[in-house]
Amino acid sequence: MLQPVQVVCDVTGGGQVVVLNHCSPDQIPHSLMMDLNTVSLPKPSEQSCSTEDYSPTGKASDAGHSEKIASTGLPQTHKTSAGVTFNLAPGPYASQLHQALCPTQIVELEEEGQTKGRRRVKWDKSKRPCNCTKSQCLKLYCECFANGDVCNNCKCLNCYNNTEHNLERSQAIKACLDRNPGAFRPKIGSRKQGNVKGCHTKGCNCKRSGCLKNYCECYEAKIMCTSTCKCVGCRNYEESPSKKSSEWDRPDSSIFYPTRSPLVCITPDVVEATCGCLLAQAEEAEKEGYTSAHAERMILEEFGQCLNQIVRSIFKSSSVQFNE
DNA sequence: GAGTTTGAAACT
DNA sequence: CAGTTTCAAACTC
Repeated sequence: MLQPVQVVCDVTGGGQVVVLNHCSPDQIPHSLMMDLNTVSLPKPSEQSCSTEDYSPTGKASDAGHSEKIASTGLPQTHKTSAGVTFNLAPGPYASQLHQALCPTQIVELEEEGQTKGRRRVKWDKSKRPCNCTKSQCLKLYCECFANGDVCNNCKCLNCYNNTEHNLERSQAIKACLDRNPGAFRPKIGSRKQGNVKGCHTKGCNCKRSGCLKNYCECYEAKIMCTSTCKCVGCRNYEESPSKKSSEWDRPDSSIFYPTRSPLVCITPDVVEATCGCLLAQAEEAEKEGYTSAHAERMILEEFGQCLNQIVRSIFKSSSVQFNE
């Protein structure tokens, strides 16, 4: 049973804080709740706002709203029960609450025993100064901006990603969210259930690096490419001769890492074809007036044959003998 | 440190 | 949505 939790969120991205005291689970997406419950958030100050202060629209009322909560006296960082310090989550609008919080990263950082704070766009990099010259640090090219941070001690030129340019910054954030509502979500998703370290939510599109250089977001995140990737000439997979198993530090060798080759075989076309076969069986069973039990058996047998062909295809592509 | 390469983001 | 341009980081020398 999920217990009410406290959610701390910087709704403006400028260090202004709102605290949702003891939100009920139905106020937060389920996936977020699960992670939040594993994170020990600090108690809000006495001045913190209650849930009534939360603006679901996150637009017209935000200016005054933020002003109202600007002086909550809460620290800019928090320390979890595991001793991990993380910044208050970024996020331009209260309506993007679930995007603003980054509990997944926090949990994963705890698991890895890191103390670097919340995610960077580049997964394994600690916070570092940007060097932007043309973007005014108001586009996702800028790592600080992409992480929801304001620039601090950076070497950027003509920077607008700071508290002195809150208006421009807010507009830029809104523009990014308009283009892509998930722009500030983590790129490396959690896949703990599958006992897998993680996967790139969009996949990479590398063409020349073989996904074996830090240009590749998967490689840089120390994860292997999957069928989600659209890379060309990928060598970032388990059996790749170019990739030694010791290349990445792997604290737990029991963790299962996906290989790319088998997954690549299960393309949308294959899935569609499989579904087509199953549907055909169902239609035939219906046409013949078979019982539902008989129909189920037909469909399962068909599925078995499809699976057989897929497995054959996988073994064939990896030049491994397949014994029936 | 300058120049080149790379791929994501932004634009058309 | 595909092709092109822009951009900043990664990389090479």
